[in-house]
Amino acid sequence: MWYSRGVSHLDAPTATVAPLLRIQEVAADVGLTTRTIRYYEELGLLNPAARSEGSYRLFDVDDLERLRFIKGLRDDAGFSLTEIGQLLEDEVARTRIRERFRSSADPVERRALIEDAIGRIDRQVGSLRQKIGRLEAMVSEAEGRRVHLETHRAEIDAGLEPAPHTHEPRP
Amino acid sequence: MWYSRGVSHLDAPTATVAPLLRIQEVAADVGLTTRTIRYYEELGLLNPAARSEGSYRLFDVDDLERLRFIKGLRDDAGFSLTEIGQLLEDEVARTRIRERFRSSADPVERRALIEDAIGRIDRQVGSLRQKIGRLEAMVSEAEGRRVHLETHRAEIDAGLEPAPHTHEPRP
DNA sequence: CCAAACCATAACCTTAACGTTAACGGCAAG
DNA sequence: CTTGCCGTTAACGTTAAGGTTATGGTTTGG
Repeated sequence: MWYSRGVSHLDAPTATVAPLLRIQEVAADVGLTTRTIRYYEELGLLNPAARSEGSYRLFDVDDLERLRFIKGLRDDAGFSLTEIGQLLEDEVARTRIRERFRSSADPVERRALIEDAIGRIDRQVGSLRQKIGRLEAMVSEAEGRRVHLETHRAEIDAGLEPAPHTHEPRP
Repeated sequence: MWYSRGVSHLDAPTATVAPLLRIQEVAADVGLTTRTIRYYEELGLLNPAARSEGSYRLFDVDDLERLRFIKGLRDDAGFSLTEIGQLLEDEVARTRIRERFRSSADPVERRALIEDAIGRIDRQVGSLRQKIGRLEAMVSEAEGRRVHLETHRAEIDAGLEPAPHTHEPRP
C-alpha cells in the first residue's frame, strides 16, 4: 500500500482527504518541468484534479500516475504526444469508468465496465507489443550480421592457426 | 568523371557494376523524400557514394541499406536523429572497416577488423535491447492491471455478493 | 539542338515540444 | 507591510525534423 507517498509536510489533521499537490511538487516528483505539465494540460492530456482559491492547480494521485504514464510513453517508447493522446483517451476513459464503477452496485453493470477496461488495456498492450516486435526485428537482423561475421572469423582462425605467417591461398 | 567511394578491385572478377541511383529513385525505393535524404546528409548521417559530372548525388547499395536502417530507427524505435547518429557512427565505422577488410590480405588484420565489427554490432543490439526492456516493463505493468481487473470480474461472476471493497489498491 | 524532366543549393516556412520572459496575484514569515 | 517565493496567463524564442519555393545547372529523348 503506497498511497501516502510524496506529501508529508503541511497537511496532517484532515486525514481522509486525498493529498493534493501543487505543480512544483508534482514536477519534482514525476521528473517533468512545470512548463511541460502545463503544456500537457493545454494539449488536453490531463486536467488537474482541482484548483485552489487562488486558482492554483492541484493534482491528485491519479494525475501523478497519468503524468508518469505519459513520460514513460514519451521517453521509453518514443511515442509522440499526439499518439500518447490516443492512448490516454483510453486511460482517461478507464479512470472515468472506475468512478462509475465505484458508484454502481449493479453487478451486471460492474462486469460490463470491467470488461471495457480490459479492452482498453489490451489495446495499449497491443500498441506496445507492436513496437517491441519491430525493435526485435531490428535486433535479429543485427544478430544475423553478427553470425555472418563470426563465421568469417572462424574461417580465418581455421587458416590462421596452422600457418600464421604464410600467405593464404584462396579457398 | 566522377569521384566515388572505392570500388574494390578484389570484389568480383567480372563484376556487374553496381547501379548507382539518383536521389529520386532512392527516395521512392526507401520511402523517404529527397529533402529528407539531403537533410540526413547535411546532418552527417550519410554521404552518398559518388557525385555525377554535374554534381548529382549517386547512391549505391550500401547507401540504401543505411537509409533503411535510419528509417527503421526513426519510425520503429522512435530514436531521434541525434541518437541515430550515435548508432550510425558505429555503422559508418563498420562500412569503412569492410573496405579495409577487402583490401587487406593479412589474416591477422582481417581477424581484428571482424572482431571490431562484432563489437559495434553488439553495442547496437544492446541499445535496442535496452529500449525493448523498457517497453516490456510497461507491458507487464499494464498486464498487471489487467490481471487485477480479471480478478474483479471473476469475483463478480462468482456471485452478486457486495463485499465492500473500499478502495482499489493499484489502479 | 531543344524542351522536359531531374538535380543542386539556398532561403524561407512549418509543426511539435517545449524554454524563457514578462507582468501580475497569492500567501506565509519576519 | 513588504519581502520572497510560488503560482497564473500570455507571448515570444528555440530546436528538431523536415516542407516549400526560387533560381539555375544537368541529362536525356526527340
